[in-house]
Amino acid sequence: MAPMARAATTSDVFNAIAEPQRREILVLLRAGERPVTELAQELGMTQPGASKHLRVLREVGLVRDRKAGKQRLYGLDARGLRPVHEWAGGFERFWNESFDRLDAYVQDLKQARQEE
Amino acid sequence: MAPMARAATTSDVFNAIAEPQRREILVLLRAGERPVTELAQELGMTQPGASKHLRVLREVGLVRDRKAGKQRLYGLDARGLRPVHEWAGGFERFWNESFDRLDAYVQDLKQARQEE
DNA sequence: CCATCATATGCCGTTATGGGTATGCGTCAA
DNA sequence: TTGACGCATACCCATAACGGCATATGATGG
Repeated sequence: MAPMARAATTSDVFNAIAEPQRREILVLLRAGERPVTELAQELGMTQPGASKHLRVLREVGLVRDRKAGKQRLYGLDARGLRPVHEWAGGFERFWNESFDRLDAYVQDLKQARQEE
Repeated sequence: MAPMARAATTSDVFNAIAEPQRREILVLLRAGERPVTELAQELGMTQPGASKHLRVLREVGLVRDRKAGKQRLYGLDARGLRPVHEWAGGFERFWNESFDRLDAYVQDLKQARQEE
């Protein structure tokens, strides 16, 4: 059996946004389309670096590009973020509830200890 | 200059949930606390495999564990998912709008081409 | 066609990551 | 104490992922 390595997670939106700089790119693009160089400059990365991140974002469909003269403008296509939002939202009721219960559990422990 | 490699993304919630199996673990834990072996079994992975994923989840605070006799019960602490939900939610208005605009742009192009 | 700007790619080196197996460690029961 | 169980770790392998640099590719203006 060949040792299986990391599962290919690219082409998965969750993986695409796992990278901080890619998240920053998406945030910047909310303000409108931008050429690669401008993105690279604003985020303090090299042009090839920006292009690579943009490629990942494009492959998962979070970004679209179109030619504009010599430049290539990248724009946001946030539809792919909806599943992320919904997935996380599926835990909404646990944000408060489950932890109150944990606290309660801790309290129980303390009491039990005192009663020994 | 030492070539900088991948940025250390561990200890980051976004990275923790980038792994499909880890997301599955979180979903399972919504039904309540579970021992490691049970999780491993339900997800079809080895026990060490489950432990490793649980460790990552614990390190980013998405999961809590407590001893229960011989076992160790893992429970959900979904508070860390809130930032994810909110971050993705920050793009909510673009899910529809921005794409309508892209469509409009495409229409403009077609027209412009016909008018040439 | 030539020079130039704007991007994308290729390649290299380093590190992160995931899976597998073996094993250490703590706990409980007899 | 001994043996079995439950889980965490350590170690190894193979590969995916980032960053930097050099270079190919594309489009534009002369």
